[in-house]
Amino acid sequence: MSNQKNNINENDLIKERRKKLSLLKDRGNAFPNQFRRTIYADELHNNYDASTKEQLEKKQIKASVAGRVMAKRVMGKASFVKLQDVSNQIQIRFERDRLPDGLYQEFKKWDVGDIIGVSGVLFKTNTNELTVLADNSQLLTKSLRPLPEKFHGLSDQETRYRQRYVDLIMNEESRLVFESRSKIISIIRKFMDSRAFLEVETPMMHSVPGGAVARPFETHHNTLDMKLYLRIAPELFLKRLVVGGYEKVYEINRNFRNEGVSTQHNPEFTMLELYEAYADYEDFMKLIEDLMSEISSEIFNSDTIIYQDQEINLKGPYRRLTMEQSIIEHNPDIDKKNIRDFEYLKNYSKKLNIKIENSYQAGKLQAEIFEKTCESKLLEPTFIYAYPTEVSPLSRRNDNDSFITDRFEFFALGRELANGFSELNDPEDQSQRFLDQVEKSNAGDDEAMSFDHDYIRALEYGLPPTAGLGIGIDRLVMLFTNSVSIRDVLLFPYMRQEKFE
RNA sequence: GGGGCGUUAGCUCAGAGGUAGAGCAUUCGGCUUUUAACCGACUGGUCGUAGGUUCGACUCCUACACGCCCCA
Repeated sequence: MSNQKNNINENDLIKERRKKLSLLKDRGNAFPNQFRRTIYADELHNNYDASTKEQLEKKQIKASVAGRVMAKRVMGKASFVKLQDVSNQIQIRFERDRLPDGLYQEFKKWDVGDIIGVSGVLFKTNTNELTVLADNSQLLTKSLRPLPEKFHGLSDQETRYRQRYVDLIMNEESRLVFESRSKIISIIRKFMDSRAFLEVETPMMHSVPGGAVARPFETHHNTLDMKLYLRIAPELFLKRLVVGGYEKVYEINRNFRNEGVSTQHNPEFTMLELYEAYADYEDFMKLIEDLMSEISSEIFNSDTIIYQDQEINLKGPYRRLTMEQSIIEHNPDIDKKNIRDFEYLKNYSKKLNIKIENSYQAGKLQAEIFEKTCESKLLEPTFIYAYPTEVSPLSRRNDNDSFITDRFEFFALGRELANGFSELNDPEDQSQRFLDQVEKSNAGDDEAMSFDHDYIRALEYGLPPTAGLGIGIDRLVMLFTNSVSIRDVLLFPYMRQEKFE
């Protein structure tokens, strides 16, 4: 957006409205808070849309409604107004001779965008639209800034993100997305609670960042004079709780990762993380299948959803492939026998223009090749499992093959939506993995994990065999709301600071 | 980080090396069943910012800011 548009200097439209507000203030309280509604627009439509003009005429049903003026059509001594409340819009009719003396003249000065309260009687217009015929009305909040144009509304992306309040006033689709988001989260809570998971909250500020491979945001505690990190994941704390005996826990909360911003990434994003003792990663693949169909049937009453013209069937079981199988499937020219050979993978990666760091070993190269050649092709819901140990520092090693772990990621639409694994509960193995991470860190990998001594101590008390899972809520909501950008499912997505002059 | 596109009135958008356009909104007038109400009159701009080229730049060039999309 231009600086000109950003400029909050007042234009004539605002000056005009400020003048009106000033007159209101001269006459008393310009922001009264005594008006009480009796009914919402939505209820009026549900209850009376089906009534005939004559029925309403006979019944003389009274209604008091409140909301924002979205349209104003003055026709001399009578007018129509579209009032919008949280539930819907309802039409109001003002007639000069029906209103208290002088009120109609007053009403004519009210603007689109103002918030008003209206009391009146229901009737149907000649075109059969349910309308409140006003007996009285009051301006409750004067709006100083003009709303976007009534027909095209607000379409500028930047303004929609920066001034979400205007977007929410103008765009019903936008309101519906955030209502769906709220509903999805509440379905998830219900789902978890019904399975006897305990919802917990763990620290957002960590002195040792951990639980994921990512760069953290740093902050500083003044009185303690110490460095703190915004959490990149709650994982290590949640597993401490499993050590403590809470065998099923979950948390829905924000994570912060100091990475790029894109249609798929926001610096802060919402994750569901859950842990269950005496379960393994296969149990959680099943849990995802159950959760996905639960959400889609609650919201769409169906197992299939449409995302950007693409039909997606969420009915499980989903396809399962090991990472190596997936690489082979999407790289027909790769030599299967050498799929764990470092030199071979290194050469193969070079052909794919993968940037190879010194710290990379065969497992990391596999993960890079997978990401580059497979991920975007996983459109149907798919589980990729058997992740290399090298890239899974918190996962339990596979019993028969120590190169890989009992870990999976869940993909749909070519995007990672969830990550789950059987947890590593051998404190000595975990300690060694932390040391490997520290080595990577020393070799220059700024995403590598730190050594978390207290976490090792917790494991030494004994973590029961446990499965863990993280689901990215924003991406999940994108899937169910047909949103292309993560910004469309975040009320206030990250934006560079706006300049005010 | 790299590339492409964009930024003109409050909003939605045209336009173009020779003094800036429309619709809606605003303001004023008319109109008692409208639906993007309608009819008439008026008003509104440092064309994102800063430099440069030019007799002349909103238009061409460069840099920067912000945004969108793609790639890493």
